[in-house]
Amino acid sequence: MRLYNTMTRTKEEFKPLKDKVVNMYVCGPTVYNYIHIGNARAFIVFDTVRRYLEYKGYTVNYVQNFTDIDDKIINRAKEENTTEKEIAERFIEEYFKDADALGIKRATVHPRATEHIDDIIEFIKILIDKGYAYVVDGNVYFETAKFKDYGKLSHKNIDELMAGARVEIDEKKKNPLDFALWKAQKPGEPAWDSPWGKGRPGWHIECSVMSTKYLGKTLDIHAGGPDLIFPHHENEIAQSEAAYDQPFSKYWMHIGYLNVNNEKMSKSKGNFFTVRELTEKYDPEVLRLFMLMAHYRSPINFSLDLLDQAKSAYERLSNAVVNLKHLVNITKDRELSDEEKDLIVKFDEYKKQFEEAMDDDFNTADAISVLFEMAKTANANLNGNSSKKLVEYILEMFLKLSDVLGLSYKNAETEIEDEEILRLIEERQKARKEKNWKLADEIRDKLKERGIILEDTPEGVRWKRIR
RNA sequence: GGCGACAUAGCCAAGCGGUAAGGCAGGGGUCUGCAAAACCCCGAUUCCCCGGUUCGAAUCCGGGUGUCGCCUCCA
Repeated sequence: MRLYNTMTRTKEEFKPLKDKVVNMYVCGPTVYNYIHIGNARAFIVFDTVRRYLEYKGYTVNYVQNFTDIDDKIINRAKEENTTEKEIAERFIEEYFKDADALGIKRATVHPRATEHIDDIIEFIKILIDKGYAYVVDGNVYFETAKFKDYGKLSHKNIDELMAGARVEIDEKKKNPLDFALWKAQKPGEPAWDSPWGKGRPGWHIECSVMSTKYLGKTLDIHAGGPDLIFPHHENEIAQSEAAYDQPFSKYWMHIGYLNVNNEKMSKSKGNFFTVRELTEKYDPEVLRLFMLMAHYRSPINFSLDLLDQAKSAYERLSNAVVNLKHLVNITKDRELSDEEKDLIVKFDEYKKQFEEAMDDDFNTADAISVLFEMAKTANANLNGNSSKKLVEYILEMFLKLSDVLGLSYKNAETEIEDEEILRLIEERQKARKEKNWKLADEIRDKLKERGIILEDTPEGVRWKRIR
């Protein structure tokens, strides 16, 4: 298995520190608003990485933080005349709603910055003791010039960074590149006690501290959005490696940018979408499929038109599942014919292709194309006379591989328990037998309004739910 | 100024030295009471342009052109 490492800018053979365990840290959201589709891409992609690692038999310790204290949260609390804690709690809850809908599995641990203040303080003490940090008026800064490898992840030259510096001007810093580990309290802001006075942690410090606490001093994979490479991840490396003198992470993974209507997504342009507003109109799995149909490191463009394309594609996959489930219900168990044995071989080959695609730096686009080929082959070769065993084999494989991508086709559920609906379907079948097309069509329309689509096939009526 | 990415059919998008995957949209057909789903057939003599390396290049090298990103809070 190979994956692209931002640090070395090459695809490397993946070998975790411990044989079958992967310690993985993903930078999570700052909880001051609903997550947007840029966030969603990162979380969907790394959730898929995790799922595939688990599929391959690794135990994945997956940690994703919540930044629950920060300027944006403070501002929002002010605007709404409430507390920072309330804002954070609320949007953590909303995060889980969106993440669950998108099929993003819960992390092993979801640590929050404000619950690790003591650990953060201890960590800063180490940095001060080792001479990497200095205190000015209750603020503590990391002295970037002291860390010789500063810039190694983002491949930036520290002198040029300074030369081009549009970096914020802060008289307290020795150097514009230095960054805050601890921020002294400003009037009206929440604060915690520390050896340097009341204040709150800087942004970068929480990830260094919490990743180490839950996963150890050297991670296998550290991942996040592309805009975190510099300065966030660069700063994390500086802090952690300065403190512990060992590599902070073996592999660094970053996704590509997501643009909206060919423009950079930004609030000033007002061109960003939240996950919430999209999932009100689209099946969340459509969004998930959309994100995975391109390679995770490529920049992608988002638009509603493109999402509609993904929706059609998704329906093809989900229809294949409906059709297979229907066949499972109506086929009989019997020995496989020679042709059917050949099909088993063919599907085993598909599975192999899927794995090869994923093994090559998580090429989900290629993996998905295999799913489409599986759907086509199944549709073309299976029918009511097929062996049930065969149909089940294919369905199970299709669902298992889809699950690696986080696609469960929840809405392709074919079970219907509602007595009334079952009765209407019966009634319509009877009407059709009597060639009472008017009544049959009425019932079909009526059920459609209730989200049930009926399809008449040579092997009887088939139904599915739609949103 | 520094660093980097990308340019493949109407749209989206894989492929990264061996002769163009897949999806969407479109056209034609089969099946069907109708509908839906599905299946079959049709599309780039060609991968931004120009050179070069090679038996062979979308894939490697050089040079253009064009888009975009990072260097500032941001996934």
